[in-house]
Amino acid sequence: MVAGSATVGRRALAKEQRRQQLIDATIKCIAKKGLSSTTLADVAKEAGLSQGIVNLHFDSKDNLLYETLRYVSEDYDKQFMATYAQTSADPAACLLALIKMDLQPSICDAKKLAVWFAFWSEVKAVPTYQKLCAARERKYDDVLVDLAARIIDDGGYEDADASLVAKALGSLTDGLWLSCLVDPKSFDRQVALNTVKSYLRGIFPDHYLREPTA
Amino acid sequence: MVAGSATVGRRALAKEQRRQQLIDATIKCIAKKGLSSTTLADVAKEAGLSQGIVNLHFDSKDNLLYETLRYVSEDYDKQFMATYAQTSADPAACLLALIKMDLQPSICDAKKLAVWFAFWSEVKAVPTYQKLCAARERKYDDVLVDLAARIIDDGGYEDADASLVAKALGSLTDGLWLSCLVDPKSFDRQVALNTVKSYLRGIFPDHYLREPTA
DNA sequence: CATAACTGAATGAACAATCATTCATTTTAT
DNA sequence: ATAAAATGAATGATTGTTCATTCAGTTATG
Repeated sequence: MVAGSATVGRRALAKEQRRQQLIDATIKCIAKKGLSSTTLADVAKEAGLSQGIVNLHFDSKDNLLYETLRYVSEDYDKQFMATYAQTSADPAACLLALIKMDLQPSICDAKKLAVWFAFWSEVKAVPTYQKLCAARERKYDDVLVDLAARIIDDGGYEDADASLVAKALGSLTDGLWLSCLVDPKSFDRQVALNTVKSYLRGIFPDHYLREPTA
Repeated sequence: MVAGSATVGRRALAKEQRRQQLIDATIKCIAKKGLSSTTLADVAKEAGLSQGIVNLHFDSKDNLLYETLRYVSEDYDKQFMATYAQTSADPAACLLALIKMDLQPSICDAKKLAVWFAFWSEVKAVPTYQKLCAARERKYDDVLVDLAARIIDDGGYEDADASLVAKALGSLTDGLWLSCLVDPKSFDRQVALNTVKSYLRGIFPDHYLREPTA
């Protein structure tokens, strides 16, 4: 095979890039065939590479799957932290920005969600999944609690509990992810966003009342 | 039948009971080992029966899994409809009762949730799962919309949207299920219930303000 | 009542297919 | 030329499925 431009993705990719290529292929396979029917042959084929390639780069299938979970987790974290960094000065704006982020196609699309749900479903069976997922859960809850507390303090919302608000917001977006995964046809990002906004308006009226319908 | 107490579970069980026994074993296996590592040998062993038993009663593994999904779905539906029937006269009480039900151990326990998440994660891969899950989603959303509309009408909550409230409540409980599954140690049913209650108080104050902390 | 014939549920060994993993060989890059 | 990366055929383990056989419970027969 000559003139490498036609064969981009077959060779000459740095080790880390190849690993990433295989993780991407794994995500596609899990979304397309489900975790329980995803084989290493599927992953290799999806990546356009050969049978033994996964064991070469990840040693084992278990390891590939764990690294895939780590990747989607870090991918989410990067977006979360970037959004947070840009808006954290204003807690109300920050909360809304984080929720908008959660509903963006870069995070909330059926392909990636199928991966999340697959790993969540195995949390009881695979302790390493459990540790990673539980740590995530707590980290983001902590951030939301802090934001909610600052808003409550700022607005004097005396009968609001920051911890409960944080749990509600976190659960709300997780639940919206489920409807995006299960019934993508009738899932509407704008409606989903309005669902959360209506909650925010109800609990923090002074901070979220009558926003421009952006 | 001669005092079959010594041989309970080996013979003399009606066909439907045996199928149910195998479905129960399947649920246990999925919770314990994950869907992707659950084999028919596992299911048979969990049921205390022999290798070929699943094919005898369900023809194939695929069929067993689909029937398992159908069972957990109908099991939920029975509880949902029973709760609804008992409380539907008072929409506010009904809404709260349905949410309490969603958080009860008979529905919200890590074992059953692992099964739900496993099937949800394969919705994109298995059209029959998708159809069943999407239909469920829509059915319960319809009920919640109706209840919310009646409460809005009753209380004159002009700036509340029944459809958004319904989506929020449905997503909220789904999201709480995730935290129950992923981090059962720090999951607290009372806190979960208060999370939803605080939302209801915020949006329907006249109907949910200052309930006794039951 | 006793027992022989019958029914169909259950067994578990055997089979064929699938799959993760290995590795000798080939290809590519330096 | 050397080293690293990738290949793909081979391998052994796992797993869904099949089926001849066993066994419990029922019915028919003497």
